[in-house]
Amino acid sequence: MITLAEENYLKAILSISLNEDGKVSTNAIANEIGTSAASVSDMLKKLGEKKLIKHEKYKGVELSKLGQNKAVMILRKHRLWETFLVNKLNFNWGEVHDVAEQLEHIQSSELIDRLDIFLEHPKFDPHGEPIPSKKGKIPNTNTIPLNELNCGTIGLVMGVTLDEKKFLDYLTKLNIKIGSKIEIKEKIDFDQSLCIEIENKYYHISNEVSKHLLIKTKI
Amino acid sequence: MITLAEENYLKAILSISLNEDGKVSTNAIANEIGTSAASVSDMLKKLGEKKLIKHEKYKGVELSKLGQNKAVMILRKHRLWETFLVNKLNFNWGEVHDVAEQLEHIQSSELIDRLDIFLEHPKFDPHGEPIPSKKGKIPNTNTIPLNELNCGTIGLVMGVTLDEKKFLDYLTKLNIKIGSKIEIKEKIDFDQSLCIEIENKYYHISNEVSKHLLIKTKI
DNA sequence: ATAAATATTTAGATTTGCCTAAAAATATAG
DNA sequence: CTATATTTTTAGGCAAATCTAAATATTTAT
Repeated sequence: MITLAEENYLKAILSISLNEDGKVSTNAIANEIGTSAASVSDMLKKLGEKKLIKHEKYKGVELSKLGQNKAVMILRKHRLWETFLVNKLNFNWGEVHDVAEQLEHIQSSELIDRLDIFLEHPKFDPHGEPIPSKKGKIPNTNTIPLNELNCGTIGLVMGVTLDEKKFLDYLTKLNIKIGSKIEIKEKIDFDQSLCIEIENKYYHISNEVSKHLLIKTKI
Repeated sequence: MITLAEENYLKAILSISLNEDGKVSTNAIANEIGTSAASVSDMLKKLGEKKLIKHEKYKGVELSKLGQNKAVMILRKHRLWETFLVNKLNFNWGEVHDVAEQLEHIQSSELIDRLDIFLEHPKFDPHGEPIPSKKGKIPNTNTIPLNELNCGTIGLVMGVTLDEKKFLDYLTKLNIKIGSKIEIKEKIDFDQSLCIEIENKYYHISNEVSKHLLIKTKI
């Protein structure tokens, strides 16, 4: 049996892998989970013994096929539960993360299959993030973070890559939501901040914000 | 913060209290939870320090006001989740207990309030058991266990007091469900077993089964 | 009322997941 | 290329929740 702590480590490793290339470092995991490098080192030993990761001392870590599968299923559960909370229980998108972090650890594949059916097999969660299929396949999005686009580009907001209340509340304040049409009017060289237009209004947003907005351009 | 193990102890103490008068014994709890009396003794000390129970050494235990409230809220969550699983996800009544045992520990009062609204404030769960209100009040049922009724009595099955797959599957096989009309045709003195009539069919059921069927008579 | 049986608590160990401090390995800079 | 800085691992401890075995309290039966 896999413990709650182990699940959280697998999830953290997957999350880092999806954003960066190569092996995942002990420190990166410690940072993601909010614990010490020593604790991570301990846990990596256990995960290695359970064949959930491949770990060479001092060389970083990657998920095994088994571990990858477990981690993706946790992600699937997280995103399906978020969809349930927003679509059925009328939570708003900034409120659901913490509850979904608990719900994602409920052990029952029957439950998640039925939830998927009840929600009519959604492909994306309320933040526009792809929901892995039952088989573990993650739908492709063809989106680019806003900060990687050039001045003058027009596109649609397809998702956000940060599930944090403060961030989502800020987007709501700016009237940015999934499907919003966005145009880059100016890019400030000094700090990479952007002037953007949304529904005839102009906003100035930081690089930190633009990094977490996924855009689909009309190519 | 209250831990998962503590919640399970509170739930066990409440469950025993609801069936028996007086204080709850260490052994009864050990039996309910499936652990040793020594472990229970340890935990009772902790629960006492947290003011969740009143415990005099060797004299048994009862829930404090605080503990009672926590326990009833766990029961509320359990029964609301069972209702969700059966009514919305189409589980059958024998399949939901184990999953609900996990879901009942999710920490979010907002979540349970919204679930209650989504389910349209159900008063009884799929087994006919009353769902405690937000304020902790448990609806009254005015029902009597079938084994306490006399020969000749006619009544309706309003609930079951055992949430176990084997038991519920057996009831389903006998076509006994919430709302079934039942008549006691004969009571066997030797073992307290009963001959009953349901929808023109006759069955012979043990005392163990009849104990767990809650009946409303037409008085 | 006292001995035997039963119930409860205490004592000492174990496992999990975390911690701090120190040691060892690797990376970086002059 | 060596010295310093950084990263990672090891060592030793702690708290929660469990266990078995032993001690103590309570109940029951003669």
